[in-house]
Amino acid sequence: MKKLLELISDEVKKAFGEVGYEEELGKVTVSNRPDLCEYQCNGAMAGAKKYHKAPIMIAKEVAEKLQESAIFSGVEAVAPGFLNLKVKEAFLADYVKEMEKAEKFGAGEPGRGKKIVVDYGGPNVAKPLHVGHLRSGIIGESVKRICRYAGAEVVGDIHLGDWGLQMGLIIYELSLREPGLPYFDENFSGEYPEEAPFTISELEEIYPTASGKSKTDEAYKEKAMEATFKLQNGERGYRALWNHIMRVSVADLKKNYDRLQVHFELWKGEADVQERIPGMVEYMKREGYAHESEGALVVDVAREDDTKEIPPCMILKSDGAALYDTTDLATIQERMEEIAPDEIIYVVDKRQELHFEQVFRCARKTKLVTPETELKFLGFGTMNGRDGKPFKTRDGGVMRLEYLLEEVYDEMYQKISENREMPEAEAKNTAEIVALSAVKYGDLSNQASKDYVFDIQRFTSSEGNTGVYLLYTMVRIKSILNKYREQGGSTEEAQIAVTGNESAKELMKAVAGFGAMMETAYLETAPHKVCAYMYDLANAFNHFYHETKILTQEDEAKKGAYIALIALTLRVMEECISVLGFSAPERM
RNA sequence: GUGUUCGUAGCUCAGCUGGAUAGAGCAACGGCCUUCUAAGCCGUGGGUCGGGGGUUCGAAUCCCUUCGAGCACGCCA
Repeated sequence: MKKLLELISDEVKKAFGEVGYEEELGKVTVSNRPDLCEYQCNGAMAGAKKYHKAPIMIAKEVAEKLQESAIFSGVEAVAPGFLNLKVKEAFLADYVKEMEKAEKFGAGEPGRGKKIVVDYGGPNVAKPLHVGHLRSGIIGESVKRICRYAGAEVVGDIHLGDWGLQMGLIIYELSLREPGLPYFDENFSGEYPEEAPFTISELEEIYPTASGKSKTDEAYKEKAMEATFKLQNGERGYRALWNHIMRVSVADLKKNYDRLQVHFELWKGEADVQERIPGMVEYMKREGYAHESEGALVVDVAREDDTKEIPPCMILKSDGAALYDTTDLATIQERMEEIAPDEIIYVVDKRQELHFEQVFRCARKTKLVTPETELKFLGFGTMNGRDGKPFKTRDGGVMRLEYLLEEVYDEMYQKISENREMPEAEAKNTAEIVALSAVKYGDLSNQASKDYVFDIQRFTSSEGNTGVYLLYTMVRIKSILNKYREQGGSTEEAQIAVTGNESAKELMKAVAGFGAMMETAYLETAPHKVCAYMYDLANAFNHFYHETKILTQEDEAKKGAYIALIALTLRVMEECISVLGFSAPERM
């Protein structure tokens, strides 16, 4: 199904062609002067130079031609050469009616046939999720869903930080606390216990303690590094402990991500690719990509035309150990072998941009990826507090994600309790749903790449551009539809039609913009476009709602038209929030 | 130091592949509930788009320069 703007553009392009100009000039956009017109075309001005003609003359010729058009109710040429367009309500109604029946509301599938890996989340094992992990999860999940909606085959990979010194620290600290455990007995040859010798909360305490000690105590750090080395070289007891740490930690992570409605298809981590690193390094040496520099093994990735100095990609440290460049490259290699994606999108803190630039260049240079494979870095900005500085707890510490969510939840629960009587269980459930929308929408409505201010008061308010406002709007529609059904109406039979209602027409225009918006959101990997669209749509609905009595409408055809229109509005909004990664309650 | 991102209303943000009078929301002020959820709607005031130059018929948008802020810059991830 064609997008509304395509249909309108086609009509105008045809007119440009018929009066002797290049058709491409007829591209139409949504008006930026809604007081003057609904849609506009600036092609006459763009073509003025080429045809050595005053833009207004061109615009007038085209406008003249368009007078006979079936889709416009008004076409006007305005100085210096704007073409101001108004569409007929019947044209809009037909379009919306078709949209209602179309697959994905006519959004199309620009990603059809593509295979995409979205790398997001990236939490470290044995450490609680904190606010720093929020954005990657939220944005990544939405990007994944947007790509999927566009018809692509998408897998999300959490890419755990599950290797390296942090694991050695935990193991060594544990060996001090409980030296009697069989994992530390080199002569032990039996089966290790099924149960982990720690709980998640113990684990979360052990790591920071160990990390703190290692910073002040050299000998301690040495021991931890030794433990890391042993683990990485397959020491049986350490491997068994590592497995325990992983199980306990992943179970906890799943719980927390579930609450966020963030789900991963793959729970891969750094550890998964360790085995392939020696082979990959060998390959890079053999093919002459890697060379030694200052004792380390590196691959040069700088280019002649660089405006800045790009340091080489470091494959091995001077002590022979791998580092994160190496692991990320090995991960790319693994993905190419196992999934063969057309595109890999990294949803990562933007401070890592240089690192990924190096990795991407290196992957291309060493032919780890095919030339067609797209490697995309989607860097996001910092989440700041109201003071504009990185978000901290009151005492200046790192805020745990679950505490933050709890705070938002409490705020929402209180609001619900003040506003509406509902059973305790429903109130709790609703608060959970609405709180999630507040957090996610607050994040996603900003451009991912920018820093943003996380303000609980603002996000949980139903006033303004918030998730709460959107859900409230949806709940309102649901309520009307329910009443309509109670009164014996059938939402299935209701038909969209011309009503002559100006605000209904505005709502139709908003609804009709869905397809074009989804395409843009996919092509630009931009969840915030979905948010902006939804906000406009909700405004259009609320305006219509206040102008129009729906259920008391006496003209049955009109009433049906209104019902069908708001039912479609709701469905479109549901599609939007699903792509953003949250849901709506039945009432609030 | 080099590079990079950014600077739009008191605050939080859109708009940036050049187009008309730069848009929202919050905050301030004023209206609207005997009628479908007022967690809503309508209205008023508020801006030299950091400064300066340039390109263009036309610049918040492109180029240069300057000021200010953030961030990153081979053996941490």
